[in-house]
Amino acid sequence: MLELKFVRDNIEQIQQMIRNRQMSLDLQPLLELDSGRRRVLHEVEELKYRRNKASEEISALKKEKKDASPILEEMKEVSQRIKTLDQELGAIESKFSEFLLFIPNMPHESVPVGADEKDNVVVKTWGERPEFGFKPRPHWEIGESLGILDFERAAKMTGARFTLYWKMGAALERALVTFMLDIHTQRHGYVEVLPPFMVNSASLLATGQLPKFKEDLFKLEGTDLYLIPTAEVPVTNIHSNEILEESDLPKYYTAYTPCFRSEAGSYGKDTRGLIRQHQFNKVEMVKLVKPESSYDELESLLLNAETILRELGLHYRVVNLCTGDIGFSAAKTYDIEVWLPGQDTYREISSCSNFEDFQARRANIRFRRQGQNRTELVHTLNGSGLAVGRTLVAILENYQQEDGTVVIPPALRPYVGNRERIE
RNA sequence: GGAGAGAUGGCCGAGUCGGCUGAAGGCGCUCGCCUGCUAAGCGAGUGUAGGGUGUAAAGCUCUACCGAGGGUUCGAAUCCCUCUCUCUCCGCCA
Repeated sequence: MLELKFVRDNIEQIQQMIRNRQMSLDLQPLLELDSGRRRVLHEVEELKYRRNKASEEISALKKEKKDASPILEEMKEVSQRIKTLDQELGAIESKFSEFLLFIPNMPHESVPVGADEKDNVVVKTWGERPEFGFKPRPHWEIGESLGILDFERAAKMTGARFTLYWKMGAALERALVTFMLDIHTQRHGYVEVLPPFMVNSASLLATGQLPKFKEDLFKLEGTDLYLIPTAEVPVTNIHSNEILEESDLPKYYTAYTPCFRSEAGSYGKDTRGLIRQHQFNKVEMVKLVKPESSYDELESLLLNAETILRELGLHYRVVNLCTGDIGFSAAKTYDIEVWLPGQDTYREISSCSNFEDFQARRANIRFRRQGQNRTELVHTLNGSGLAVGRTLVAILENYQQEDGTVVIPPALRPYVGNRERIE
């Protein structure tokens, strides 16, 4: 959410920003609501002032045992009028704040203006595409022939876009989770947390999944609970409605969770394999930081995610998402795209974003500087470190051998009983 | 699932015949004084949001906020209703 004053004073700039994001949202109704709001507010506050004064008089009269009934009569009407106006104001304000919730974040000046993913800018690459003396196969073929990925049985027991992992498939997924968490906690200074996998609507509102992206979520019938689409939601909300000390910052958290996404509207897209699932595992990194450092923190967050791929020897590139491709709540996002030789393409495996104070304002996460009484909003960031299923995909495709086996990257072997190969 | 207790400012904690209580008191914090340093002590200050006024900062002023929402009343932290959360006991359960 943007600050009301900022919206009011920069309406043209925001309208342009919305166009740059390839969205359509007319801000005119907001301005009308705003002037209506101020008009009613002014009147009702005036009346309340009169009522408060009258209350004092009544109190004084009663103490002196004098008759207060004329004022009482008058105030009856005033109170009635206040009640009506308060209702009017409440209606305006709920429309108003609802509207504000639908305005996306302002992209940072370093975000390229562009229409879609074709306008994203590659900012760096690491490693090289591996050479194969044969035609590399996609991971679903490798996984099925090794007997570690079972899509058919998952479809039988649950449905499309779910996977049953077997044996070294399951073990490798588990190993990756531990491997990633160990690196982030031991080398990058993150605190590990294990949050609930369901959250309420207030938490989703705070991080920006609600109200606009309801259809992407799984909701539990008859409750206000949703399956988390990412650990970002519970972890960012750890400190919602809290005031932190300056010395508490920065906060670095990392969490493993499964993630659940309805993937509505993606029918027919990436239907094969592990790429687009309703349920997938992810290790997430979340930072709460002081505003002046958030862009430096974004760079180090990105490096933390890159470290995992480097340790695993997987070639990747980093792109700076353009205005048309960046998420609703984000001010700036880097995607890390890993090379998948079996599909001859780069695929997103991590997304690292700075949300500035957009989520913090919604979640009400503030801090107080040393020696200051006033509070400020923190900046929030998060990034995948990494999407686990897609990491498994990358390993299968990049480390596949001509004989159908897959070599396990050396860094991962201590986590799978020092096995060197899936066969 | 059943029974009971509770939710007040950054924190602790007063406040039940409804009326100078934005809210006593304490702690913490900030500034100043004092002390050879530290500790202690003394003094002053210390919520948020939204309006109005002001070129702007400051200042002045108004309104709202005592878990959330509604009701009663001229007037509610104080009375009533609903909800949420926390704690205790019983039941059930991994």
